[in-house]
Amino acid sequence: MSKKKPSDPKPTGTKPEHTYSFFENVWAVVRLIPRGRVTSYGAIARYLGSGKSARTVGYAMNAAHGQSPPVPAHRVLNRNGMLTGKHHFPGAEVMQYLLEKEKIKVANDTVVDFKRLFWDPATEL
DNA sequence: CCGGTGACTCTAT
DNA sequence: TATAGAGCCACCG
Repeated sequence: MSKKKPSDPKPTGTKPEHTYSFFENVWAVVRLIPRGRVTSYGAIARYLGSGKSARTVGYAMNAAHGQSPPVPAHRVLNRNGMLTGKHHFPGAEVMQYLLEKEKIKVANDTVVDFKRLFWDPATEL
């Protein structure tokens, strides 16, 4: 009783929740990617406000493994639509397999009609 | 606090 | 058109 209420809507910033990091933000956007669509690291980085932090987005994908809900990292490609991160999957063929399951055609480790399937968060959202 | 790293992107030669 | 180098941001030890 003497202490503050359990509600305490204003902890005066003494206990900042670092749970929401740049990574969490990236994962959230990737999970918003509709099935059968793809996007690029730069597009996500740009949507988050840092158009030049594309590398950090890829780094976040590296930590996306085992996250819950799962992050469809196979829908994130580089600017060329190439499966640059396929080597980081449990199997180099897994990424392409997942994309084909979404009706996405892949040739030479590159998504066909990438521009057409491109999903830009800054435009769609 | 400082340095290294990385699933990127752009520009120059 | 292809290859090489630099920039840039965020996380980790």
